[in-house]
Amino acid sequence: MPRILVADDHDLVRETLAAYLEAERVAEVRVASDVAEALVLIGSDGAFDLVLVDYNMPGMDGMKGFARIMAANGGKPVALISGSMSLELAEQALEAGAAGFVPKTLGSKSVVAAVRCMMGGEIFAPLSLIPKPVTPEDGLLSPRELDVLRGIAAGKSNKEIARDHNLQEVTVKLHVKTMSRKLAAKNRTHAAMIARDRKLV
Amino acid sequence: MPRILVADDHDLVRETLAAYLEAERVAEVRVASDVAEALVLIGSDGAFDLVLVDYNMPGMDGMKGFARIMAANGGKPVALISGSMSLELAEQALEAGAAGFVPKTLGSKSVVAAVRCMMGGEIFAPLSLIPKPVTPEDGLLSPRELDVLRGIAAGKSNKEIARDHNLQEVTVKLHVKTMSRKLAAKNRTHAAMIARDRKLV
DNA sequence: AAACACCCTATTCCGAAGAATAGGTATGGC
DNA sequence: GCCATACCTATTCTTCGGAATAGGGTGTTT
Repeated sequence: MPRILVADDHDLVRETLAAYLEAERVAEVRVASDVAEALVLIGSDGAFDLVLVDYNMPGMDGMKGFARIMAANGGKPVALISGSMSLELAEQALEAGAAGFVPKTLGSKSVVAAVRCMMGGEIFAPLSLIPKPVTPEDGLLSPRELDVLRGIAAGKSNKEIARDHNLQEVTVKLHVKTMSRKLAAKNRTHAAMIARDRKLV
Repeated sequence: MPRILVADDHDLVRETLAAYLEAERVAEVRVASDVAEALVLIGSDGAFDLVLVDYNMPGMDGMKGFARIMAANGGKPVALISGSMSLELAEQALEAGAAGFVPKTLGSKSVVAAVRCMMGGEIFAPLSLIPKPVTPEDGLLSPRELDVLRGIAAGKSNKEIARDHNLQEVTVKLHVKTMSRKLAAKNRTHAAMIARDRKLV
């Protein structure tokens, strides 16, 4: 029987989740209500097969506490739980090497699936977090402006861009200016960064 | 009982996977051996709760065929299967809106977990694909050069960067030049893009 | 036909970026 | 003390980027 540690300072969440996971015979569950307690348990009981860590919990200090728990649990999976369904937070967690991101809005059956998933050594993230894979803006930039933007993002000079598309350098400059205005960029470099953020390169 | 479509041109893989999923009572399984056949099945039987699509299959044409299947299956999850464990391919698939990426190297129990995961509406990707979350280079750029680089990435001018760090503009220029050389960038914009690629901003 | 959006060119101008060279200051290691 | 590294400054010069203004050319929409 695998072993899970649930670390959350909300008694209700913690206990009901633990009870549910044990009732479903998913795993043996231990609990902690803050980062320090979790670290002690890991120290005494050894690495868990999965650790669920709440983001809003004493000792977390952003992702710092999470990183500490990750380190303490050896290579075994540690996932982040959060009350809010924030894409930012999820990315941050996965960036930090989390085994997954579990919003509390998830149904109990989904949570079980998620836990099974992660104990199997896979990463888990709710699909509903990725609702906008494509560029929301389309038609903002004209085709030529996009050409120029791509050139800029590739680090090319106006002259090079002009050559590549059979244009005059002045024309490129025109597109750079109007396009930068549309993106609210201060200059070409800024425009390139914005473009990358919005994935329209 | 949920319905799954397995599309793979390898008879062995297709049949054993289908048999296994049915034996485990995970879902009812139908099979196809190319993109056209898969599309016909989706058309006649309606959208499946999950479609598993092999990357190396007649009619795929890179991700084109995958996109077609995604469109045909309504909003329901479609995942990519591949013989190789390529990070690139996985990213490409998830970028395209896939529900997951399943390498064939995965054990049968893991595949079942993955399928359950994805039918629950979650994304699935093997953890082993993300082995290098941190920046491999450290110490390449001096602290000052990093300051300057961050300023550039924020779209600031040399003058602004100089003001922000109590430097002379010439000094900033120096750092820009040496730093660009280290990154093999043609100019500041290029440097900013490279910096973002390597996540050292 | 008039209006509109996108595209291309021209000219001028100034400020910013980039390159080259030269030298001054700390620091830490041997 | 010597060396290496990073840091900062100075001067000069060329090129590039960016702003302003003034055109002319498409095609589509109304």
